[in-house]
Amino acid sequence: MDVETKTVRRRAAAPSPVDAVDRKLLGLLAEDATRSYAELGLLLNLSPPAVHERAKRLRRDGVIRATIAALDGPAIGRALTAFVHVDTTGWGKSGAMLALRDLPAVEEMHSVAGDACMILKVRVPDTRALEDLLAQVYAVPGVKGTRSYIALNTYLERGPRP
Amino acid sequence: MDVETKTVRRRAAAPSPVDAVDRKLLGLLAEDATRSYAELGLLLNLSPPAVHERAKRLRRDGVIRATIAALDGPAIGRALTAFVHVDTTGWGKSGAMLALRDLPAVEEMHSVAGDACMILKVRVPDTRALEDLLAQVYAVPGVKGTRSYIALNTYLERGPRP
DNA sequence: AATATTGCCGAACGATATTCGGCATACAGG
DNA sequence: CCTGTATGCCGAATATCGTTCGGCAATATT
Repeated sequence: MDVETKTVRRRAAAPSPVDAVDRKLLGLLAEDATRSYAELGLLLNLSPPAVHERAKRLRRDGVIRATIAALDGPAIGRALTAFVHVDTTGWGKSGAMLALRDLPAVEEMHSVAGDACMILKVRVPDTRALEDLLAQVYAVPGVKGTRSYIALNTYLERGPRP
Repeated sequence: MDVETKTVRRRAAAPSPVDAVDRKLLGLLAEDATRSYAELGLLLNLSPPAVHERAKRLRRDGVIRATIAALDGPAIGRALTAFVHVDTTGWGKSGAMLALRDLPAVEEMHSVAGDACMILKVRVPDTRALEDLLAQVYAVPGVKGTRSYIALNTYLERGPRP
């Protein structure tokens, strides 16, 4: 019974460790997730089903969070990227603050250690729209100030690589 | 001749405008790029080949920059996300600065208007690794200071949505 | 030493991607 | 207003890929 319980627990809860082949696969998929398992197999010296099995496990274990289309900001009417540092009285993480996540212009929200409380990464059509967004940030109770850093140019923008 | 030249130029160079159906498609793909054209067709009231044609055009025109696997930072050994503001003497955009893009820990690099010159978004295993990375930033000629904002928690992290 | 587990592969099957011809609609030019 | 061109859509067909499965080998566990 103990053994069985242990086995059940181990099988259900413990994700497999990520090995070197996994890392290479993850690197390839982080770069381009449209590659076929045949192509990936050639690059990893594995057969397509073997790659498929690994990818399946990496998705199941949450190492691959999602497969998404990365869009071009300007092409979809969001040419202005900015980082907004939000200072709040007290802790800052409130329902109203978290509700800002529902705004399409807000792409990232991090609580930080430092001389700000929250950092938002936002993407809007223009400075007018940034101002409108800031108005919504100021409407959150407890917000006492913001500092905006408008990206003039972007030299790199990608997600994590292993 | 004029007409022909105009036609050739229009066909080759002008990306099609992005219409409302395109925007909906982009939203679906930005959220989950593994959906089949059959599924997308149901959601958009189009046939699979019609969706396929639109997606192909959006990729060709660069509206969809790439299709990528979004990885979980902690799962690949990068549990610490930070934003590093880099102050430089003079303009800041130099070969050495841009070379920081080659570091796997550096995910974003933006030149900004404000009281910093460059903002880097970085992801590293731990504070020790952040320190090592900062050492490499300081090694860039012209860098006179940095301010790091360590993300304590991340409440939202995604790319652009139309 | 025996058994169980894990990972890989070839083959097969199911599902999807992609192409193509035809049709309808909209727009531009005469 | 008429004609021609361009564009987008669809059904059907074809090509390609994803996924499953049984078998095998290596490793780990008992």
